[in-house]
Amino acid sequence: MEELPSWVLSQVSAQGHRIIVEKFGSVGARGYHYRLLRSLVTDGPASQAALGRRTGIYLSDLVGALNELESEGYVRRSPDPADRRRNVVGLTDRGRARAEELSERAHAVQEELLAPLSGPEREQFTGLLRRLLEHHRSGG
Amino acid sequence: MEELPSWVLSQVSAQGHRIIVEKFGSVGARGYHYRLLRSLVTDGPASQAALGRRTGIYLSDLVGALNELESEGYVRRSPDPADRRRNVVGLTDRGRARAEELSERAHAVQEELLAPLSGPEREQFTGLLRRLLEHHRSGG
DNA sequence: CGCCTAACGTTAGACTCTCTAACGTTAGGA
DNA sequence: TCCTAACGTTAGAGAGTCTAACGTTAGGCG
Repeated sequence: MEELPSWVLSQVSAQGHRIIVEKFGSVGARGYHYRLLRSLVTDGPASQAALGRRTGIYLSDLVGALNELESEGYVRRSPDPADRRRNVVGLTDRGRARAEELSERAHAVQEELLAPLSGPEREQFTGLLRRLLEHHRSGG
Repeated sequence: MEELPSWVLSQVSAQGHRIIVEKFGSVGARGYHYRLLRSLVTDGPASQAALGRRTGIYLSDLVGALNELESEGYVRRSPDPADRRRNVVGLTDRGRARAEELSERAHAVQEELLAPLSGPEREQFTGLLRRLLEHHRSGG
């Protein structure tokens, strides 16, 4: 039987989490903020429910994260005139700048995390990661 | 700028975490338990501090996890006669069986998580993971 | 020998992320 | 019209990581 890498993954992911918390926390942000701003930048405004589907963040957690982002002026909630249940969430100018800032932080996280791997190895690794994500996002 | 896989890793690791919680939780265990039992099986009895170093679990969290394992008879704490500060933590027979049981669960986790990858790809992936873990464990 | 520092086990608390359950409101189909 | 589903929200749980503090014990150094 092969060695069991599940706990290895969990440890590596813990390292990743640690670095994310560290790098993002130093500018008063956390992972959810980055995932949300990034989604808004690349895929445009959306209702909270749609945002949740895009980012994989639960609606219940989205509320708090958006409150934080909105209270700092990075994001704006406006009622959808076509559907009064919906809030349309959009980026402000500050939000766009913030996304850029967090993007740099994310890059630093990546650098630190993948430091021991060579360029081609990183390609391999992230490629495999993406396949795994793809699979588990659709198939559950 | 390259795509940022850090959040991809964090999402994949989240999936891993989810599966671990699910598979282990169904038999009343959690990740810490497996990591501890596994370390005791492969590297033998140890003081709590040494166990913490081996598993990467903080001493403060070790206390609770060992309480849980001890209350179910999987593990035994005995005072070290050579150093009265230390507890020597050892496996019971039940503990050894439990380790076996959780090992099977861990294998199931691995199967589910790495399902979309072929055999050689898994080798690549786990190899890279191990390198990352190695690096971040020593270098911090 | 006495002191001081370090290690040990423990308790308490914080934070991030994930996940479930419930609620009132609104849209839209039967 | 009624019923179901979607939407946003609140509350709470659990797992994992991490820091700070405390009393106890070992061991080195003066």
